[in-house]
Amino acid sequence: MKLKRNFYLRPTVKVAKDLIGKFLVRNCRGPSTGLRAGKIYQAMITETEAYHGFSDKACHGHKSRTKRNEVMFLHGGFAYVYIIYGIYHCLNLTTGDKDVPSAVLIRGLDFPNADGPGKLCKAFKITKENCNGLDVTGDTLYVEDRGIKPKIEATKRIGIDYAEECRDWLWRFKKI
DNA sequence: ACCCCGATCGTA
DNA sequence: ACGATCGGGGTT
Repeated sequence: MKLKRNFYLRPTVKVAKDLIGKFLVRNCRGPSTGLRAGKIYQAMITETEAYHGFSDKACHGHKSRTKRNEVMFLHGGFAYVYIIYGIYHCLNLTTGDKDVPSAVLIRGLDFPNADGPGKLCKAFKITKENCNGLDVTGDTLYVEDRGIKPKIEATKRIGIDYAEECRDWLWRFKKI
């Protein structure tokens, strides 16, 4: 069944862990344009990372609210999509309360060429233009629980060595 | 207007 | 291990 709002209105780290084993569904029939009508992509989420609040120096919203990161300040259950290195798009799902920047980065799917945050956005036709700010309790982009409970390992987050003490937090979750 | 850097990826 | 590549945030 589709995850409802209350799943996302919880602490970011819990949401990140609980998203492992769930299924990301991308329905191209939604309001987004330029995509073939009726095309549906779906795959199990295998890797995530949590980014939470003003004390997390790796969180995009920890210093200030900007045009890029404003979706992070919404309450849980919205897609935050941003462009990284000028080329790749990254998909996050917001969590918790409004006005606290927090989201879960989706880093991997059990799907061809979707073993990385940029690669999975390319595979599922997710861009900042067609998905940023989308309500993921809607019909275009959402997550389903299909009853699978994988073993999970927690490790340090990737690519945030600049984040001082926060670099050591075990906020990356991966299906074993 | 300019500078700097990045939640990545493909190649070597 | 390294470079491509450009959006965006901060500063001048």
